[in-house]
Amino acid sequence: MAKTKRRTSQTVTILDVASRAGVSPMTASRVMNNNPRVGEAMRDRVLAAATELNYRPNLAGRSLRSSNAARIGLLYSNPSAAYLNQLMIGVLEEGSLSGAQILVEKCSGIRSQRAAMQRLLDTGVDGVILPPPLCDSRQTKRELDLANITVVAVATGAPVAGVSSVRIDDYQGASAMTQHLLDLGHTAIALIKGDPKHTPAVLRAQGFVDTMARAGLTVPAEHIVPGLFTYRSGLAAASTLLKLKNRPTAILSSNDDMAAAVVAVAHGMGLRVPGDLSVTGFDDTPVATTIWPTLTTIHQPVTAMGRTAVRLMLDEIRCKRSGKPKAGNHQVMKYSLVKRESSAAPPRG
Amino acid sequence: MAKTKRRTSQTVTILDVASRAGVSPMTASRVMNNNPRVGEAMRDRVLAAATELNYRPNLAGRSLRSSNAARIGLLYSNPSAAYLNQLMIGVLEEGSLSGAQILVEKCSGIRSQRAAMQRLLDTGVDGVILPPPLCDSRQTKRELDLANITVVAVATGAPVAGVSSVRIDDYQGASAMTQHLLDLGHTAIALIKGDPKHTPAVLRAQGFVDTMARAGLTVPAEHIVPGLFTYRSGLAAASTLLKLKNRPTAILSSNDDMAAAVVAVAHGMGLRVPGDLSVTGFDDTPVATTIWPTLTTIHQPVTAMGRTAVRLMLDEIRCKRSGKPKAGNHQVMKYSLVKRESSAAPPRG
DNA sequence: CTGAAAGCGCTTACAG
DNA sequence: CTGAAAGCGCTTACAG
Repeated sequence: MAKTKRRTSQTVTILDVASRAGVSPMTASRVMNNNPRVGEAMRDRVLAAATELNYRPNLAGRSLRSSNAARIGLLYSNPSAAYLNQLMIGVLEEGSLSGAQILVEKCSGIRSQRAAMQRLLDTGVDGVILPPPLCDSRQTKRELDLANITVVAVATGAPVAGVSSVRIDDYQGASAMTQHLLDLGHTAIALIKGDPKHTPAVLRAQGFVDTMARAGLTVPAEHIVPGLFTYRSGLAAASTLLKLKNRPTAILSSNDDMAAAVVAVAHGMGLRVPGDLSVTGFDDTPVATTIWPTLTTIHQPVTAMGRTAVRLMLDEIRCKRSGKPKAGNHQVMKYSLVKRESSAAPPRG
Repeated sequence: MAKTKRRTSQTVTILDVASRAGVSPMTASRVMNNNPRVGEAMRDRVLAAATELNYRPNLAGRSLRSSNAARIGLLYSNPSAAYLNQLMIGVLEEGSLSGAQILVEKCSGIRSQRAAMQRLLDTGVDGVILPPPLCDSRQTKRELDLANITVVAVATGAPVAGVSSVRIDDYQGASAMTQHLLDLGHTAIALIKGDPKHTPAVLRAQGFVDTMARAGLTVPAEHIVPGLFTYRSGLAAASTLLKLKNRPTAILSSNDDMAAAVVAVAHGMGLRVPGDLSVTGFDDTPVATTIWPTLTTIHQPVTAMGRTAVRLMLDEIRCKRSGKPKAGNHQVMKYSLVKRESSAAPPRG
């Protein structure tokens, strides 16, 4: 049993770290903030000291001094609750770390959107983070621009030059998943598309189509069916596909919710997953590990993307305040293909 | 369209309030903190000035000076990702509002639990929030006690006198849901129990049993089946129940994940939900609104519970610091029964 | 690339 | 009951 160290509590400050490392507090501060203008040797020494002392920056001190005290709105419309929750955690965590205040507003129709936006403006937000599908609404962006509010788009498939964004490469992700199924030996692979109004849906579909073509396979038209990213639309799409005479041996769904629906329909028809049918998702939301079999899917680092969105926002607000407006910064995060139980080799026969 | 107010933002400090009221900053501070040792006249003057200027105390400044700057750990083991996400949002929100720092640690086995706890202790946390099932682990509580760390239990079914807790009334919730099904006309209602190691699971089962008894109905033994709160266990339980000769017309699941599994199995057997079978969940996690039909369930205000847990924690830490330890405070939050698509009158026949 | 000084907004501890 | 001084932990702005 590890022995319990005596509590040191609030005692370890950046001064302690600095003196232990034999540098000035400023240098220690710079290291803690990843300021690139610090020599390697010093950086290492400070980092070591911080680790040994188990230093945690006091957020109050930090945010009091740096006028990071920005207000950031998160405006969302109708995304999946699970996706939004993950995003919000990242946004809130980074907000608290950087001393930024986060204001969350929901809107549904266009009327309610205006009201929500107004509430945000009245609070004096400096910027607004826009998750999908709002990130692709020209109208929303225009209104925010008019009010001189900085915008960061999350998971847009169509990044705009002047507006910072954080996203994954949806095209590559879909391509990787298609290749995974090809590698398993599948040739009859079907696609359930996502809501065509969401730009990432289009990229995912394209990634699939191109990868199949590159493998020299022709996808019959009836193997590509529409979907809306909802479970219910997945139910309909799966019924259509699984009733086909030339039934696919694998279905690539454009998100997890629809993949979960495919599994349900397959089971309903007495098909085993993955024995008779491989099913894959996209996003790696909680449902992917909730259902059985668990879903092979593309992990999208949603929480990390939330954190990054806040950081991008803070950068831009800082620039704007100091009078040097910045062209948008576009971060592409890494996705990963997570192999779980729902994909396997096609049935023999 | 409402016009956009000009930002006033962070500019109003307690010095502004003080000078406007013609008093020292100290007096203004005392008024803002409800210090009773301030004359009426002064108090009113300060309050008026604060209102006119729309003064909002800067939390960073406050918590930097007063060592309210608490550190709160959130230690979790293997809960549903969706549940934990919701809880974390509440914890993070309240943490940022009150200037408390939140540290999240995950553990799985007993070994990793020790390591996670040690990390928390090393950081000097003042308290640890324990969601289920850790909230019921005597062992965990004992170790935390030894280190003199304050504990707040979330969603425990067995609150302990000295330890603050926030929860809903699981017994009443299950009872209300049972009554809902009775009111719809069901008499053959089955129960899928939750993990017996989780105390709320026991209360939910009891609420069901007692309510059925009160309605004068005898539940056959085979209508009460075990579950583990996981989707997979729900799959098994549903198969068992739906193959019964005396098949129930409604199944009350002890959480949403298992209810989702019941729906999947029912559909697999060609049963319509709710036409042939009513299914209800518990917790109102995102899956309840993801699947089709959407689930009638008991809404547990998980995010609000996270917020409350932080507030309780802060109260206790403050008391402890000022030398007057406080007996545990037990908050029971309101649940609500959300009627959606998965429950209806039993089939005629 | 590094550091000495000053100060963010508030409240503690002391003095009247 | 009220106030002048000092300082919480950190980083900005300036100087080298």
